[in-house]
Amino acid sequence: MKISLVAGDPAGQPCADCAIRCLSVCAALDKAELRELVHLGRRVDFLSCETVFGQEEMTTSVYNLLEGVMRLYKLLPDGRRQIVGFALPGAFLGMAISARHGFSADAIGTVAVCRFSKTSFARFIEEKPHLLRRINELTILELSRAQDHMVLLGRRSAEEKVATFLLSWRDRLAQLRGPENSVPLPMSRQDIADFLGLTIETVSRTFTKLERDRVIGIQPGSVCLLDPARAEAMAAA
Amino acid sequence: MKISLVAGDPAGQPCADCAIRCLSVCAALDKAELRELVHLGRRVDFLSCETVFGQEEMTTSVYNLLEGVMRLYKLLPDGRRQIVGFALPGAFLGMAISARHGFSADAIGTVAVCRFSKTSFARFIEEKPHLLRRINELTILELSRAQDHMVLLGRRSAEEKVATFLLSWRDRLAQLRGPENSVPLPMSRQDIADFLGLTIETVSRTFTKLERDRVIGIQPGSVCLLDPARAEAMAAA
DNA sequence: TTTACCGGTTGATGCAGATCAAGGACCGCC
DNA sequence: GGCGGTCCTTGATCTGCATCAACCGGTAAA
Repeated sequence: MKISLVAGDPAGQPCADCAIRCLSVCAALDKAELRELVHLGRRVDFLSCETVFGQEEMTTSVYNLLEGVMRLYKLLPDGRRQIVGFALPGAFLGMAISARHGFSADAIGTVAVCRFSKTSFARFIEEKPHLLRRINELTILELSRAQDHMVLLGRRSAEEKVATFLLSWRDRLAQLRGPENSVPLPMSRQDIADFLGLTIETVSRTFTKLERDRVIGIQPGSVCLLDPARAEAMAAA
Repeated sequence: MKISLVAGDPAGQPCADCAIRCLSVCAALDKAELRELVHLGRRVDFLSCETVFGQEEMTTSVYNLLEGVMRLYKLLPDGRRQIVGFALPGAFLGMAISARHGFSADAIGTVAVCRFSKTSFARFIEEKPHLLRRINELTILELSRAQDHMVLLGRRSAEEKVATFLLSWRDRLAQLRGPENSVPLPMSRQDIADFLGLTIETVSRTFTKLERDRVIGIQPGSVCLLDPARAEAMAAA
């Protein structure tokens, strides 16, 4: 169930054997730069549901997600919540132009991050165009995911939302751990609802309907894609 | 009605007197770099509703929006449309990691852009960390707008959507031309609907309701914010 | 073992916004 | 001046999802 890879500890071993390096911003760095970066970052662990940083908090650090899954969300004053994304190992979080975070981030299951002070990280990247490009690449990827998600939120039905979510979540996990028809879902139904702009009841009903239609099999903590083709069809049109 | 500023023509006058330079990526450049960039870019004009680039087209160029407004949208196979954003002068468009554009962009009213070949622009920015940082800044700004919009699409009522839209559109225009209670709306009701994840009828009804409630005044091509405070209240909670 | 709790499912009902349908205002054009 | 077209508004009806409420199964505390 745990979504992680063996990641190096920057406080101890240098990042050389960090399993997520090739996914993260660090992929852009050579050995000398990695040695330099090790001293700036520090591994920090979080328990399930602990918050790594909160909306409106000052942005004093940036984070490299090493292990686990995080939910990134915004709250409206009256408590309504929209999850703007789920972060997987390799994600680079906390970059913001404003002095405050635009959203909250907390752990789904246990999480390990590499934390850097924002100022020292800013100094480190200052004259490293390859690293800047890498960061920019990750930001653009995130933006394009956000745009896809806007289409989902604005223009898709509940069934389409759920099918699209399961497929794209599966694909993201596949990039980390290889293809697999069983899709672990570490987040709660409420999380899925708040991500898809639905209520928990509608998500639950839609899952049940997909199971009745033999598109998925529901297991505790995961679903099995029994008929990926049909799921794709639902997601597409 | 026209949303523009007097912008320099990179093919003729150098960018020195380009009115949108301070808003665009070019703000990061010094005189020598601007002189170099002039030769890479070329001013291109578009008529209303012409498309600047289309979803799934190869990304051969990047664009700096000089004058006018563009709608950026994604289409589903069955024709449903989601507008992912409106671009104003200073916007930098066309950056993508993938080889193809993730969305279409077309002109709302006449538009002028500065077009650069992607490869020559990539070569130009290669070793210019200040420019890379500027581009990254604009991307992060765009991402944060996208996240705000996800909250709107997923968790707000029709009335909240419309009020939020009017206020944030007013604020974006204010950054270009100074504060103003009259809010030009160059885009159609259908555009607004496709941006807010509503139907044109609902948008129309909501406008009418806001007018009945003395929150806005409807004029052809614009609205007047009669009671900004009440609009803020609707948008907030 | 009982009880309480939490996350998830299921059912009954209500409503915001979609859909369907009909005008009205304004435009350029013949 | 009449005509067709586009954009917008308004009204009547429908429906997908929200809301309200009950219940189920697993787990942990009493």
